[in-house]
Amino acid sequence: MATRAESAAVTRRSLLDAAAELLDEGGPEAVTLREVGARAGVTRGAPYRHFAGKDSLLTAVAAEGWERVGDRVQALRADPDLPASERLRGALRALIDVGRRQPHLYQLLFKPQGARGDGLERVRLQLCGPEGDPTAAVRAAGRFQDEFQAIVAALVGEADARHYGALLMTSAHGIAGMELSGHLDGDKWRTTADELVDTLVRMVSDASVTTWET
Amino acid sequence: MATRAESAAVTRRSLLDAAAELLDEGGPEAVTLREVGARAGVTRGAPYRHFAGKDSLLTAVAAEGWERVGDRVQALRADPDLPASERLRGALRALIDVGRRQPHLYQLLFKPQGARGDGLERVRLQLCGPEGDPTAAVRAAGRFQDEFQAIVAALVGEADARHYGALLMTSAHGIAGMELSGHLDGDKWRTTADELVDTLVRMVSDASVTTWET
DNA sequence: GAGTTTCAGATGACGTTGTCACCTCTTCGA
DNA sequence: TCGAAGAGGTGACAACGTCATCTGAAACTC
Repeated sequence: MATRAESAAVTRRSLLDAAAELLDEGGPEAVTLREVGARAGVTRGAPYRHFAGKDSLLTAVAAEGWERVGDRVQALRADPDLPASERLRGALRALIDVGRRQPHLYQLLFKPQGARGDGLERVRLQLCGPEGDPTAAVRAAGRFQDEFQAIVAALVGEADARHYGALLMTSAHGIAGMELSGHLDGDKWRTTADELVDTLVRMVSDASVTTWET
Repeated sequence: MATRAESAAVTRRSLLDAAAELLDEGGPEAVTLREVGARAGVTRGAPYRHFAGKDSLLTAVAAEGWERVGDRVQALRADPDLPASERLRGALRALIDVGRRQPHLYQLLFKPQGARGDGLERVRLQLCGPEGDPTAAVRAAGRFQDEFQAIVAALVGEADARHYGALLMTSAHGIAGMELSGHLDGDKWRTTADELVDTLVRMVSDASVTTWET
């Protein structure tokens, strides 16, 4: 029937699916190795055959999350029917949509895991393996950033793609995060994420034109 | 010497300080009620006399964090020697500085605590009391937002203060968050948070002038 | 000023969790 | 056919949040 490597791969996939499911349902606190194992049809110790521990499992979930967002942005960039501004709008919304649809996953994507910094020392990503080489999560996030930057470059040119790309990406992240945390609710701001995205696209288009030679 | 109410107030303060200290040192995971109690000179059960539980304690820490940021922005707004654009720059940097100096506290400030949403239902703040009235954390965050909005209004006018204020606040949050999570590192973007803040201030100033009548 | 109430804090206990050591049993390679 | 390898199961342990209960001193009442 199934070779050992195959069934192990199936189990690993089930574990990842169960973890992602539990994450969506109840956040990181709800992702219990025991419950993950139960949903995957194994016991509590089995996940340790596939992941170093809970953090490692969640990091793998984050990697797949980044891959999905990267795929979506790549599809936007490669769509020949879309004008450049629409591609950018779509890329910004892609990020915000994850925050809306999978808020817990979204927070995981931007969580500096295993913070080492004390005081002034910066908090560093621990998404790297023992030897320091980037893992799947870092690579997947990097691919998203490359696709995003390419979309921005098509709109504002290569020269400004880095700076304005960073501005757009961080802004989208901020919109998603504050919408998620509820700080955009109420009568205080009276604006929506979509309106903010539109303003961003317009402002960057204008600014990149007027400051093209500065 | 000390009346009972006084010593209780001292204990409460010690608990908050210990929790904030542990949060800065090792993140929310490191904030153990046992260790909090130990640092405050009491035992593990004592915090329950002052807070409903760990979440409640961390919410109180978040409230004080918001108060400090609010104080800083208020001081900027009230400073008569600062031009309007510098006040805005300072307000944006105030948020980013918290992310740099106290990354764990920063994440706590924007954490939608006690997520209830399942699936499409939005994740809601559980920073409200049993009756649903906003707690100190919500009020402190609201005051920060009011001060921030006032600073923006002085630069772009009352009419645009809401929309551009939300844009600036969310963007600053995104810059802080992505700097914190390490996604701005490396050769990919080659820009700094300060440069992004400058661009934001310039773009919003320009946009608010050119679109004043639209 | 004696008796009662109140409440901050201490203590013991319980269930849950992440993690490890150890065991079993199937599958793969020679 | 036999040994190695590795996926998975099981027992155990420490740490954690939380609660019920107890204690002792301050605060209040008469």
